[in-house]
Amino acid sequence: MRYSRQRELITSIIKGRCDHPTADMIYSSAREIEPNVSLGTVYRNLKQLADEGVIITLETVDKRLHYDGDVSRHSHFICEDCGKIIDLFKPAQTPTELEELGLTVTGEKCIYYGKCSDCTVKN
Amino acid sequence: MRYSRQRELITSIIKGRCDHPTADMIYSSAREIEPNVSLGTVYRNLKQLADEGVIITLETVDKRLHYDGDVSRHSHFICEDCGKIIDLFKPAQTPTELEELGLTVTGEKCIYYGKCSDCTVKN
DNA sequence: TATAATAATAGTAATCATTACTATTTAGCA
DNA sequence: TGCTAAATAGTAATGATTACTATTATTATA
Repeated sequence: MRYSRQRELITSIIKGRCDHPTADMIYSSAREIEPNVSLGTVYRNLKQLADEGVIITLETVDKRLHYDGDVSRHSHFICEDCGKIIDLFKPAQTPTELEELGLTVTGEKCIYYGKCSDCTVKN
Repeated sequence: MRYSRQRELITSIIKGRCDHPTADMIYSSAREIEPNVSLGTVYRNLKQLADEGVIITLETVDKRLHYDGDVSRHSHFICEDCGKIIDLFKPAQTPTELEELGLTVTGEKCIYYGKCSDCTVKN
């Protein structure tokens, strides 16, 4: 993957914020600095960055992919009403602990990613 | 929510299988029994059932929502190569334990759902 | 049991996030 | 400096999901 000014910009935008923006939000920010970055470029680079592990993707309930520049191990809380995404840094937080933060927890989803036995190449 | 033959059928289909079908797969199964169920009906009912907690939704990497008729507390493993979804019933399985199942784990996402403090009504 | 009110459906059209495509530009090396 | 392939801008296409509307079916009530 060779250097591009656009990817540099996109990376700096997502790394420089503490929320979990969508491609569209990152596109808006990018256009403020580089007025003719294209949306396709933003999507392509976000996908590359996610594949490389430079950023993280979050499949939320709003059907749009959200991105997180913080790749350290942490969980997320998503408000079903307003869609707000909150970082949870302490691993394995209990529902009780979350309620002390003012969060009412109604559900929890934990997904592991990787390769299944059929797709793991035998060496 | 009042009774409908179609919802009954959709519920029985998803409850009767052990995989994690998409709306389209459920639609296909439903059409085999009730040849003119409409796709919209399938989507509408799946959403209702999920809202009620009768079934669970899974936002996977393939951009399609998958459904799970098993609402007991369990996690999932998704193969990044073939997209297969595997149920993990033991809570808090360690990466090592998963690798003993032949699963190579490269990532993990844990999301809690509920209401944030702003959206929680004060009684 | 017949009737009225209205929730649910079938079928189709619309939406909208994401991806694909292509001519042009640019990084990076000989 | 010129060459080659990767990256981009701009636009068109895709495809899962939702919206819409005329019709049908459920259920409460007389």
